[in-house]
Amino acid sequence: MNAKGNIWLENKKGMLIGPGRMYLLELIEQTGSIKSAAAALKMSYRQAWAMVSDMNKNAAKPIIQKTKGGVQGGGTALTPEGKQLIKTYKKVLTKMDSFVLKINATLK
Amino acid sequence: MNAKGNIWLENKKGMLIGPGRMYLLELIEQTGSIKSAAAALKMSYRQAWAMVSDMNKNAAKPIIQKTKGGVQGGGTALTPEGKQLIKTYKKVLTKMDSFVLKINATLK
DNA sequence: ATCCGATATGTTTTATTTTGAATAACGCTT
DNA sequence: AAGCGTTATTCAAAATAAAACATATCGGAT
Repeated sequence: MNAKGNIWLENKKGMLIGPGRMYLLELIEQTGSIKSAAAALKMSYRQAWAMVSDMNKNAAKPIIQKTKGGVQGGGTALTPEGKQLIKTYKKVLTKMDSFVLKINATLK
Repeated sequence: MNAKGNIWLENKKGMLIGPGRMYLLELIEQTGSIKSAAAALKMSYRQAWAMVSDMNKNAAKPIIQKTKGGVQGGGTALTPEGKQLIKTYKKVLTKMDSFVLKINATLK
């Protein structure tokens, strides 16, 4: 018998980030677009776009800056707040992992 | 911004208990039947029955003892293993709660 | 043997989510 | 003005999940 857990960040407006959104943000940062990040995660563009849109709607300051048109058609990049959010959340995830390990030690 | 979390117990066969199943087990213990527990939780009997059935299927030893027929038509009761499982899980939940509180303190 | 009330399960219907296709909007480049 | 590639949004279709309904089963009591 072992424990598994999940943890995420919210504010009054709604959910900010969880494991799935973190993966998506990281890929957006790497690839520069929602489209290619979605493809890399094998999820639909629509779903990825909805996630990003929801995060931006909920966050006090935008997490992601999206640009439309232009030479490459547009793209998206993380704002400083977005990068900070990932950083913060990763720390939380790390602590969560060791917490779950600790719990499992007691369940032996 | 604040953290929220979830935690549950599994084994190789599958999930054993999480928040929802705990509520259900507690009500089964109080009421003596899946039917009335389901009614109290406003969930369908079918769903409650499936939960209990899955728990029993996954657990090494049965969590719940169900009896069919008889003077009251039957009923269900927690086995000692079931009572122990609730106890164990509640401790885990308590620790989880204080862990999330600690995380939130760092997010201030 | 029949009734009762709960467990047990199948079938059907309804509701909700997810997906896919299609299209518009945008702005830089040529 | 036309082309490009991405963001942005709508709409119908498909897939999943949930609910509702209907029976069957069981065993003690009468």
